[in-house]
Amino acid sequence: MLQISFFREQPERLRAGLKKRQFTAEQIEVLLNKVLELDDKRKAAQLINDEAAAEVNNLSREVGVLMKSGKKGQAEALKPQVAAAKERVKVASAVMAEATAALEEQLLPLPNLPHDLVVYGTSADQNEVFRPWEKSLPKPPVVSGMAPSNHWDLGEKYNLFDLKLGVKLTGAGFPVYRGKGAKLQRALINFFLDQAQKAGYEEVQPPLLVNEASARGTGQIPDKEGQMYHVTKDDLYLIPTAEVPITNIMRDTITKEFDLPLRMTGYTPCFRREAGSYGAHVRGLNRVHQFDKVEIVQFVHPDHSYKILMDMLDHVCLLMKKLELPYRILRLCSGDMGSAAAMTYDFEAWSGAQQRWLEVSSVSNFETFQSNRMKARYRDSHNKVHLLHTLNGSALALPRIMACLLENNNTAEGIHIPKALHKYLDFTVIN
RNA sequence: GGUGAAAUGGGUGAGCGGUUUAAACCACCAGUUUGCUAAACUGACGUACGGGAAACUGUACCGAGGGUUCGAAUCCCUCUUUCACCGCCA
Repeated sequence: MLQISFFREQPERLRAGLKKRQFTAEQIEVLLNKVLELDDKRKAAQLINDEAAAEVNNLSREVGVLMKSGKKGQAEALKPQVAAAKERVKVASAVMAEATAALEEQLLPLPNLPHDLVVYGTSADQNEVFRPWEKSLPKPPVVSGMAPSNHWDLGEKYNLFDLKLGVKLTGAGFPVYRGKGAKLQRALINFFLDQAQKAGYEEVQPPLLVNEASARGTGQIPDKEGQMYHVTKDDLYLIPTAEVPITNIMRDTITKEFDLPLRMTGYTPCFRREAGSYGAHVRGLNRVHQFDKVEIVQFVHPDHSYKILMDMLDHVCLLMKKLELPYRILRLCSGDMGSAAAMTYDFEAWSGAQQRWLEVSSVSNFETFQSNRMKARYRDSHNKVHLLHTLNGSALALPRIMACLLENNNTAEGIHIPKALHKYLDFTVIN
């Protein structure tokens, strides 16, 4: 959620940011006026409320003193005054609550303001290539006498995962990994967690279901509510990413500046309804309802968040290099970026058989958007409390990594496993 | 799931209708003293939203939400959570 202080103190920044988010100039002015008006209304009501409440307190104290000294008549005489003041409190506090609610209604749906470096855009086509892949890309594997092998063919051939079986057990988009496929998944998870630990992240195992407050804290509600599986009987949500429970660890807490940055990593399955997405690009493991991911999360001082964003990028680069996958990095344009983010870099790995880039990681700086919702704060050396910045990134999401590994390393003798994973497996080739 | 007890500031913990303006201790922070460390002493020490140039100050918050009362941390109701015991269970 955007801070109200932005509206008062940085209207130009707000205008520029919302413009990038496809707001018209008129919409922005209406919004700005509305927010300031509601904020003024709230403040005016609070002034009346506080004053009247102070009177109630003072008179009540007086009544107490009079009662004690036996002047019951005088005490009784004060009561109508108290009642009148209470009535004023009632009216003012109702106005206050109304204005506060209306203000939240205005602010809650607003997206974060994109960073200055984020270019304007309305679709994924306008994302910038931040770092291209400069070497040659793997061609579709041509194994003599065989058609080019997509990962879904390879998965079936080597019994690595079974989509049809998943349909029987659950439904479309719930793959069953088997044999070497299951082992490869486990190896990747361990590899990612070990790398994150080496980079200074504390490993956590969060719950896979979260309450509404947590979903709201990171911005899934109200923005992406339809994206989550909702367990209505207990009013809980299956997490779409470990970002949700891990980031909410810091909800309603005040950290010491000295302890920043906090780095946490966690492996979890992720559940996404992916409502309305069907078609050629979602075949195989390209898009599924349940997948595994290792997430990295940082809570940082606002002055360092963009430097740390680059550190997180470097971390993901290292993973891609160790997995020997061709990749490129995009900086998302304002239209493709999630509404909570101020800046997002996507990593795409090259799929040799599909001959296209697949998104395998998304690394974002949310600045104070999430921390403002969550009240995640730090105390500086002068004992002042400030919102901290939150960042997170996939490091990495497994299914598309698996797809690229299978497709790119497929040869006549089988699929070669990159060296980095050897110590996690009891095989080096899938054949 | 059943029964009982509890929930107070960063922590421990007193208060159970009106000088509580939430005691005290610990921790943290600043200062003094001191070869160093430690200790001792002094002071400051919650959050949110207002007012004020500032010093300062108002209101709200004692798990959450209602209620009683001139006045609620304190009494009543509902809910949540935690602990203990029982039941069930990987």
